[in-house]
Amino acid sequence: MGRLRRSMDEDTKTTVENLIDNSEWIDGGERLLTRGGVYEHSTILIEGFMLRTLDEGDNDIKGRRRCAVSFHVPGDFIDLHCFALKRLDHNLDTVGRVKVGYVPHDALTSVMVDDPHLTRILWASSLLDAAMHREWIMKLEQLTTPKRLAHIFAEIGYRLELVGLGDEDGFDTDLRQNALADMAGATPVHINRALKILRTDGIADFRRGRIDIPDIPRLYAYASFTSDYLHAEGDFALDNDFAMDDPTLSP
Amino acid sequence: MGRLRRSMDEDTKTTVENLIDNSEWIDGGERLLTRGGVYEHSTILIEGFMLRTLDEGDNDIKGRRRCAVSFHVPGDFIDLHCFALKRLDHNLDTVGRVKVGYVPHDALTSVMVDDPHLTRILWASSLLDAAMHREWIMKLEQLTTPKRLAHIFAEIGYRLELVGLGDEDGFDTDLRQNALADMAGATPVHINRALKILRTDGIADFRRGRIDIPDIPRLYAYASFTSDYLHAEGDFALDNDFAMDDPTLSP
DNA sequence: CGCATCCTTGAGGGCCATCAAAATGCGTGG
DNA sequence: CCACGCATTTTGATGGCCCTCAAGGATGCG
Repeated sequence: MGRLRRSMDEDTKTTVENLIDNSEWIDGGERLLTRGGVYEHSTILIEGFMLRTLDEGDNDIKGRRRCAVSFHVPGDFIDLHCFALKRLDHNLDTVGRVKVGYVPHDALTSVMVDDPHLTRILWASSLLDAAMHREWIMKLEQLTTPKRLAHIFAEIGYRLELVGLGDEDGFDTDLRQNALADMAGATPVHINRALKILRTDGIADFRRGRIDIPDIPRLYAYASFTSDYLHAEGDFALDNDFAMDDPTLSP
Repeated sequence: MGRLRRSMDEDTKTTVENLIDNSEWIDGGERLLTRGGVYEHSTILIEGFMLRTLDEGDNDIKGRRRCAVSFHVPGDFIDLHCFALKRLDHNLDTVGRVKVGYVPHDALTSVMVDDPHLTRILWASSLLDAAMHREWIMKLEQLTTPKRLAHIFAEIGYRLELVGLGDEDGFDTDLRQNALADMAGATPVHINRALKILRTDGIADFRRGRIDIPDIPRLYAYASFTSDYLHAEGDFALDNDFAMDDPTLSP
């Protein structure tokens, strides 16, 4: 949703914010939502950083490793899934301290009945997850670990920028090399070596709590990062008018 | 959608089928829908097999390789995306001859206004794509090529079974080793060696046009395949009642 | 200032890419 | 029915990326 902000007018933004029932702070390293759970609410990330994860080796006792399939920045509606699909099929883990807001499913149901315009925006929001997954599948197949990391850094920076949390030189983060390993599909040891390469090559400098990026265009080129798949700017952008275009949608 | 059939009652099925405007046959090896396109209709796959693909190296002239991020079997609603997102961010390629049906976006708009129940089902359908992508991200990270192939075979077989096209012993296919390479994120040469391993180990026997699977449970175990993520059966199934449960949804 | 967490480095081995070339199967036309 | 051309499949050799196992160093907190 954060990524959809710019495709909403002010009224719509207010409507969405009014859907939030209550909010709370959660510690870092927690599992906020668990695969298999049935929830009465959906969640919006207000502050902090979260990972959408799957546990590998469902039935194995050992070999239980975590796979991060995507991440979230403030403003993202992180689990519309459990509204439309009923049972959540993945986990949502906090990275560092986080503030979340809860939207009761009742409220979403009302939206579906009364507000096709907003429904379509929410729908689009959930499709963005799929788009990001697709991009990641491609990158997993074609990039080596240093470039995967660079891509992750690029996407984080870009998405923070989209929601007004940008920083020219990089960004602060509660991510650790272990978490990066979960995100890039590599071992922590290998992540460490990959980070060293990025540092040496002047692409990005990751140190506990901070990622410095000296040259953003260079980072993008190195990682083959293009922002198309986020549908925020350019030809693929969802413009504000879009869902309104159709007269039938404003009954 | 094919994968959602079992969560629809007869009326709903009829409603969906009536959305189809016209249909046609398309040759194999064609690109039916192209990334960047804006379409007036969404498409349902009626017969045949299709791949959802991204082209690697967007701007490179050489090194243009295809990445298949998922596949589709008959009954699947293959591009609700371009309804909710306006511009398609990936391609849809045929594998062998295919029959498709077209649903005008006008009709979908009407559904959104008049039929929250069906809207929710369509929404859920589009979330399944994301769920399948997530599973594939995890498998890419944890499985070697032979096991990835086994997983692909398992999912194809399972999904064909779901829509009543199952076959105890395997299935016919127009896939070639090149296409398998696009799907598994490996080179054709390596796919060939991986297939040999599967054949030797008695897991699956792929030969031009046909995949034989002697022992399905063994295939599943080998590939760590569990069908949860398809939300078709078991705890994660979308039951028919689900979207109806909520009184607000039947105005 | 001691402990836990996190990071760093080294050695050896397996999986997979690349380059190169040959064999097999398939459809077409003679 | 055979011959030909093309797509597809198969095999070999070499090298790079990343995993595993193992141990040591840094950082930060109470």
